[in-house]
Amino acid sequence: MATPLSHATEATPLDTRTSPGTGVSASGENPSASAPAHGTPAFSPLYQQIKGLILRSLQSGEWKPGDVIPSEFDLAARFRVSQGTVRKAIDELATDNLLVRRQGKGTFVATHAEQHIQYRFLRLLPDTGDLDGQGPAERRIIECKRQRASAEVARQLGLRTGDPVLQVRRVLAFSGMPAILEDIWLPGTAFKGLTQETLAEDKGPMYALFESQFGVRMVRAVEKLKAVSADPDVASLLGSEPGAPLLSVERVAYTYNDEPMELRRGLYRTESRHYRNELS
Amino acid sequence: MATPLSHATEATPLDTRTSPGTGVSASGENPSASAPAHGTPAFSPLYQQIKGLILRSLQSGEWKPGDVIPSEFDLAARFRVSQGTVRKAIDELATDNLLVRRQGKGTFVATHAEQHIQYRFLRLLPDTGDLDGQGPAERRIIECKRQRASAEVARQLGLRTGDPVLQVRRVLAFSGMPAILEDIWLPGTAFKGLTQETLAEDKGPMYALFESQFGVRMVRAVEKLKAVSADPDVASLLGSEPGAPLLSVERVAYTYNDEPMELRRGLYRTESRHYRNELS
DNA sequence: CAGTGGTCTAGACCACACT
DNA sequence: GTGTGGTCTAGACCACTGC
Repeated sequence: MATPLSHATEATPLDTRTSPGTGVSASGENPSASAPAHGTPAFSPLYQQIKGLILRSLQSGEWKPGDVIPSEFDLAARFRVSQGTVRKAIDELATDNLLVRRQGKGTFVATHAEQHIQYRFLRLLPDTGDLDGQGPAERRIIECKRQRASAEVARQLGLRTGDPVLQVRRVLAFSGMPAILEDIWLPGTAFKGLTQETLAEDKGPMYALFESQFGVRMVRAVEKLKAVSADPDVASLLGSEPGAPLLSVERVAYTYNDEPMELRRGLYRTESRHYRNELS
Repeated sequence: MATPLSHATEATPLDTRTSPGTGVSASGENPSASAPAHGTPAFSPLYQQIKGLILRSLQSGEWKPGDVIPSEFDLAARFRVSQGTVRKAIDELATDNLLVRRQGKGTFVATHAEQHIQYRFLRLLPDTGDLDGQGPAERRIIECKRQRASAEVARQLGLRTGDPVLQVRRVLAFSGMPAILEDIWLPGTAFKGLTQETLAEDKGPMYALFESQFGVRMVRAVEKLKAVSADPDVASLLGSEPGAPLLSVERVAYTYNDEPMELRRGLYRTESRHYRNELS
């Protein structure tokens, strides 16, 4: 499957100047002629450098969500390090939820498509412990239009004011009861071609669609929660009383390399549901 | 400091029946006469068993919050395994925030007393990125009384209805502006002797007080968030309008062994602050 | 300097999945 | 059986801390 040692440009770019241990510096005289690529300040442990190289392959699309990546042994040969070092790199990527190990089968690129029981980023649960005792959410797309980024949206997405963005508004319901109103802003260039029809026809998580149709994988997200009052139009969309308390969830989602790729503002009805969070 | 091999009862309680590798089964004929202690179903990797033994020492108070634990080498000798195996056990305990490694100094029992910049479980931040640009919170204890557990409180704390509990109500303020109203329920037996005076005089995090005065270390917590409306008495305590939206945060905090030791219900004003959460 | 955790290697064997 | 990740060991050297 993999062809170790054939990746000449990747076989020797490792910075050994600060790598402890005997193995690498003894395994070959790397003339260190290779440039340090881009933003990497180098001077990091070997396994961190390996982690960076694997990350680069993930970003470049060499391995796509759901794919198996080469075995630890193959990667060790390719990068000219020991299997244990590759293992430590993969360990960290696995705890970051970028890779998934499966004993006896291999290591896979994580995906939102079949991520355990899907909807990894949705934390709204019924107060009764009934896990998804209501079936999947029903989606209704209210609008989907291209527009120019406001100063605020541009700031959060790392764009410039006026850059093209796509705005989506939708309502999620459980058992016919509206529960979430979401406004979503996406960079226009990366999501060129996304239409209301595409969204409406799609089943499954929106982040899975982003992966398969636009090659954008959301890796992590930061949310800011507040309690707000429903204004009249929001109330009518959610079927609640004007002035009713709603949980506001403002999320910025990032793809590889901490690049923001989505701004989302959700308003959650929490009369019979709650946002669950675990602290440690 | 440590006296390896002197802990006869701990030197050979490891279940080697399913331990892979050559080292352990070759290092001594453990007659497996030792009983499996208590709830441990055994049949786990060696490092998991080591993790359990370390955990037991943490629970028993052999090593207290802030203490250094024996070096990896000493622990390896004590448990009759290799240093690498101890290392993997400590790795997991460190990612669980039970232990903290410090290069060149040792491995320490985590504590809420000087946990980075304190208040590890408080997620309410000012909307302006000014990290604690307002100084520490001002605390005002409103009441502190012993009572009997309601059915609901008993259920959440793993007690029986009517068992003695301690209830505390307090207000936290920033720059003189009330921001949080908290009701806290604690098991009466574990916190015998906790008085309003103790709480009022104490500076620093409440969880640090729990550690030093009652030997109770909170390890993790689960929170349920909702948006609610301020009722009149809450509003007056928080200085907000009746009916104003508040963020309700219901927390159950656990000590070692997933034993619930605190139920806390906070009401947060979120006009100029937000609850921050990171998803991955 | 000695002692600690941190990194790296090499080789062994186990547990699991597929064929 | 073959190949994968998972565990375990042993020994080396590096980086940091404090005596």
